Amino acid sequence: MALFVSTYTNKVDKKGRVSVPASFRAALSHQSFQGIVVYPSFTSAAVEGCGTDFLEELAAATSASFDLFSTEQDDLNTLIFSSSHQLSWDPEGRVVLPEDVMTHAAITEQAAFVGKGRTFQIWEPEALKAHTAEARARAMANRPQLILRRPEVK
Amino acid sequence: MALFVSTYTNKVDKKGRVSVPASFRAALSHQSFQGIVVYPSFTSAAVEGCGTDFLEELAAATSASFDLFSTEQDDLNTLIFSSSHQLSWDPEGRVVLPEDVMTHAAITEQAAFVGKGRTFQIWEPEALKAHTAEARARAMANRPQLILRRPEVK
DNA sequence: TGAGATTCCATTGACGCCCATGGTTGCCCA
DNA sequence: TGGGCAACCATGGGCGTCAATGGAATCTCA
Repeated sequence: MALFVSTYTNKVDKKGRVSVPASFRAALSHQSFQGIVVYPSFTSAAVEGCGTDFLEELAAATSASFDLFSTEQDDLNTLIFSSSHQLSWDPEGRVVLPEDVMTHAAITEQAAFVGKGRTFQIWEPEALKAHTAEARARAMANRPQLILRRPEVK
Repeated sequence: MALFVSTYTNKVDKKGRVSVPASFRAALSHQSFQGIVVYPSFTSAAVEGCGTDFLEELAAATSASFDLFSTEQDDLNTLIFSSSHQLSWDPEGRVVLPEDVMTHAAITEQAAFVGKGRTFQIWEPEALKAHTAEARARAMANRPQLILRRPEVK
C-alpha cells in the first residue's frame, strides 16, 4: 500500500512552484495521472491533498448508495469535487498551487507537506506548528482512552 | 511471528549512520519495504521504532470510513504519520536517523536499540540506563501486587 | 507582441551505493 | 578437543546519483 508518511517543508519560489516530496511522488507513481489533487480543508487553514485514485474511491463510495436525498456525506463529497484542483507536476516534480488554496492556507514562502497515510495536507509551516501542538495537547488529555489503540494484529 | 528482542548498542558514525541490529533486520525481512519506521515517542525521550506493516494497519483503521471530520483517535494517528520517518537501510544494514528524532532522544554518539516485542525503541544509552533503573524501582515497589497477580508460570 | 505559464538546463548539497577493514562467532575437520 | 577457516556483523570512508532549487529559454494565448 502506498502511504504518505512524514513531514517535508519545501520552498515556494517566485513563480509559485513547490517541489512535491519525492516519496510522495513515488507513492503516486502507479497512477495514470502524474500529479496530485488538492482542495481547501473544511476544518482548518490547510490544504488537503491526495491522489486521483482516492477521489475515485470517494466517487465510488458516494454513488454506492443510490441515495436520492443526499446525506451530509454526499454533500461533502460534492464540495470536495467542486473545489478540487488537479495539479500535474513538471519534469522536476514541482506543482503550482492555485491562488485560492494558497490564500486559504496562508502559504507564502514555504509549504509543509504532512503525510496522513492515504492522504496528506499542505500547511504554512508556522500554522502547522501551532496546530500540531494543539493536537498533541488534545491527545495527551485523552491519553487513557487513546494510547496507541492498535488495530488488531494478525 | 517476528519479534524484536534484547538490547543492542551501536555506534553513530560521522555521517549519522547506525547499524540496525541484524536480528531486527531479520524480523523485518518479509516486508516489501526494506527498512524501519521511526517516530519520536510521545511519552519519553526515546524513539519508537517498528516496521511498515504497523503503519499500514494504522492507515487501514483510519480510512476504514471516509470520515473527514477526524476523531481524537484519528488525530493521534495523524500525529504518528506526520512525525514518522521511513528509513530504508543501506546494503550494510545502516540507517540515518533524522535530525528531529536525534534531538528528541538526545542521541549523539551511540544508539541503543531496545526490543519490545512487536516494536522497539531507540535510546541514548545513558538515558536508557536511567529509565531502566526507574522502571526497576517502580516494579520493586509494586512487587507484592505483581507477584500476586502473576498468571501461572510455565 | 507581451505576459503568464511551461519546459529545459545548471548548481549544490544530501543521500545511497560500493568497497575495505577488523573483530567475533560458529563450523569443520584433523 | 583444539586449531584453523569461513561467514557474518559492525564500522569507516570515497564516490556517484538524485532531489530540491534557481534561473534561462521556449511556448501559448490574448
